[in-house]
Amino acid sequence: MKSKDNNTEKAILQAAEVEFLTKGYDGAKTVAIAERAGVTHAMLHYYYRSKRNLYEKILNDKIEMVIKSFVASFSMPGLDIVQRIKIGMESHFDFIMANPLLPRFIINEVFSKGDNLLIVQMHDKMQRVFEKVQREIDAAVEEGVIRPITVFDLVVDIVSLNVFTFVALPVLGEFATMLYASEKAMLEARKRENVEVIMRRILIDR
Amino acid sequence: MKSKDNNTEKAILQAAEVEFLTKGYDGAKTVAIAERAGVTHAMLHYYYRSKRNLYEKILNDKIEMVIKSFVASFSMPGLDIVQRIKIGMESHFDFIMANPLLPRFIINEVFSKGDNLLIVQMHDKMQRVFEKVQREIDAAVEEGVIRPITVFDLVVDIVSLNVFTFVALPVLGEFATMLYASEKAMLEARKRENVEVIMRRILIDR
DNA sequence: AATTAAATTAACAATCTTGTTAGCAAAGAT
DNA sequence: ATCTTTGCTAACAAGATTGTTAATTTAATT
Repeated sequence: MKSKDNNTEKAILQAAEVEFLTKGYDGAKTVAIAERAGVTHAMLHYYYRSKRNLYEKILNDKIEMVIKSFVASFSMPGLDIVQRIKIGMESHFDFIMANPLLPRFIINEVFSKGDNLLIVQMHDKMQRVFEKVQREIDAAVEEGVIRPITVFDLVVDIVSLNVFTFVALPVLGEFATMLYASEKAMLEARKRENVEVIMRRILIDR
Repeated sequence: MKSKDNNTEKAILQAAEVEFLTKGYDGAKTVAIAERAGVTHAMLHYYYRSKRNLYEKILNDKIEMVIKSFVASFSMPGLDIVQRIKIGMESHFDFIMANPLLPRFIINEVFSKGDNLLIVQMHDKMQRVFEKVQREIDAAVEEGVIRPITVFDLVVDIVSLNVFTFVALPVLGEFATMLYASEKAMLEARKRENVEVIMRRILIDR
């Protein structure tokens, strides 16, 4: 085979990522992807058969990335549950900040359809983790450290706060210029606020 | 003119609404809209010139609807700031529950592009309201009723929590069947949780 | 160097999509 | 009753979009 390794194949994948993430499935065009990759659009079919197929490669990639990162964020060992949540939220926020196009992409292509297959798969994977965390929470509640909450509510609260900031970023960015020194400053403030909100939700009044 | 009043015109608008809200601009097809309305797609151009034009009519409608409803939700007269926020959050949540397709639509078509024109317009409109609410908050803080917070943070917190529930509904719905009696039960629980989160964020520890 | 296999391109094909237009039908105006 | 306006349809047109294929180039194999 060519010494040119698998350059084109990767180039197409990367170009497709940008195209799909920014424009969504319907908005993305195969010729635009090929153009961005610097090849004819025939190559796209040569390597990936179809637009749908290429899209699903990227979608699966991103879903795995999101789940892995989320779990990893909240898995700092040697910390108590409260600190893990706090560090985890910051880490989760930072991950989205580093991948600001992900939320909209995932929302549109996973959250929109009742993609039962995927969700059930996800649920099965998470069930054990969720149950373990729930037991930790319940134990901490017993000790009088935190107030009662279900993992479900806690996760939805956290993801709501962290994700929405970036979903709404194009709008919030405008406000940022009026209220903050920079967009980055606004985001740092939002990160703090999100953690504060969750901490006050779970911590016992002192 | 025909006694047939302006039936077709409205039918197209309604069909377009369903189509655009469920599929987004790129996913929506003019022939599909016409079909849904029970007319030829030529009628769509007869009444609305172009797909883009029709789309923008609906987009403007929805944006106005969202803003008006949001302001109205938090404008119950004769209530103190804390109660207004509480009732407002519930009312806001109920509005989205009655229009569950709105969040994704608005997110994709407003929040995605730096639609400066619209945002600046919106900001100018809201500035007075925001300033007034901020003064109320500051006064309540002085009185020791609530903890300091900016209107910006408060609004983002509230919208994050309420909107995300519906953005993620297709996924949360799956979990709902495992954790709750019904999707409706889950949503009622989420509404309570969202209010609880914000209340604990703003209220002074008792 | 000759042969084989893989990568790439240009051209084509089929379908979809938006938009237009000419003509017909129905209603109102004169 | 005739004329005019409006609503509407069918057919068409232009271009976009996805996908295929035959031919060419490039690299690897012998």
